[in-house]
Amino acid sequence: MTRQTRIRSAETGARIRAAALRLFARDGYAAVSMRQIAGEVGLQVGALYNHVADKQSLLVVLMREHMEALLAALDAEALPEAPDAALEGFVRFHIRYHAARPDEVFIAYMELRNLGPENFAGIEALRRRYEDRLEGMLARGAEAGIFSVRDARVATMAVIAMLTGVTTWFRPEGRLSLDEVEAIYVEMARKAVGAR
Amino acid sequence: MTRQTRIRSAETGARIRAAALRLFARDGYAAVSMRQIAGEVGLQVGALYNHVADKQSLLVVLMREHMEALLAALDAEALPEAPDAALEGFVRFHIRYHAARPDEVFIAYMELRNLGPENFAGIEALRRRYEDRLEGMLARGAEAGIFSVRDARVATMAVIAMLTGVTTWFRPEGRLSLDEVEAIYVEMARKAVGAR
DNA sequence: TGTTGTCATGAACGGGTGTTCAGATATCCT
DNA sequence: AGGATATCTGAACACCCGTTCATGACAACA
Repeated sequence: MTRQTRIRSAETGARIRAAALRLFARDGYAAVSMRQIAGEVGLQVGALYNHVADKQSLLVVLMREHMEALLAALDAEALPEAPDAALEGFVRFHIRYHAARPDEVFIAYMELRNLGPENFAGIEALRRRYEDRLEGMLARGAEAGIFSVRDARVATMAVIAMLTGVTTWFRPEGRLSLDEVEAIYVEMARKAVGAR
Repeated sequence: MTRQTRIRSAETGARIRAAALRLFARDGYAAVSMRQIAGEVGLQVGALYNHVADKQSLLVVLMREHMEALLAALDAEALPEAPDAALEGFVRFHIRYHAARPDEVFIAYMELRNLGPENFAGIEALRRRYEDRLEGMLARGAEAGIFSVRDARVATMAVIAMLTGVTTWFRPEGRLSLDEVEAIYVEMARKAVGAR
């Protein structure tokens, strides 16, 4: 196995994943065929299997990559310690990150049922780790008397659902800029958790 | 066409729709075959086409039935005029109605992309009518100085996304009763729109 | 009792599915 | 130049898809 072919192989694999991501997001995992993906990359079907174990693992890889990149990006934000400032940072980060990656978000939320039980559990665990970051902020804020939440877990799910919903209607060329949307949601999220 | 056969036919059609609803919700529209649906009802495939034009119209009928029932149920609530009381009523209604119909909700939100353009537009129009009910409450409340929302449309989308999210985690046998969940969300929604 | 109309069967249609694999091809190292 | 290795092609495998239709069963009315 030579270095050059390794590189070329890695690039082909990336192009396959990129094509699959776009097609899965547009038509849904079940509706996309391996032949379609191969055609998009300019290959015959059989060649896909030099880079991917099977169709399902292609989906799993896309989901896992997304969730791990999401967690890494959140950590890279280095949000402030103060709960209210951390909440604002989280809201802005979540909206910005998700709005910039509609395909990944769509797949990660909609195609979970096409995963086998073990793959499902793995992705769910990553999602739970992400949710726990917000839950920690809300719990600390509540303890410090800065927030007023009856149930930190429920508040977490409510805020994340609210924020993720932005991806269903936001369009960059729309009436509001992303900055404006962020600002509106920061205000709503802060008020929802009773930030003073 | 005799009365008896009419009745039997209507019942068979209803059983087909019920089976399709359950299977679509569990496995996704694209992953469910007409043969599976027929098997669930105890028929051969061909017999389905005595009751349904084709697979897509089966999906459309399920979605349209759901959205129209949702609108009718909201109207039947006869919510108060006062914006804050109306909002509380809306929140409780939305959570209760959606939590009771997880399959319909799942399909109506996830399978939109399997609709042709004209069917899609029809379902979207129904959804918009539902959203407009809430938007009207928020706009009136803001005008009256009871709510504080920067953008009634965005606030509507945020509140609905927050509420609908409940269906992704709520379980009747879980830690919280539906009543408790409703109460938590009423409080969060009211605070989010700045209800005084 | 015979006629009419509804509904189900079972088979067929043309085509698409994910996956495998022998053989051809291209690339790199010696 | 020659051998090794990674990658691609093209065909095949066994199976499933949505939809149609001739045939037949059965129930209701005249």
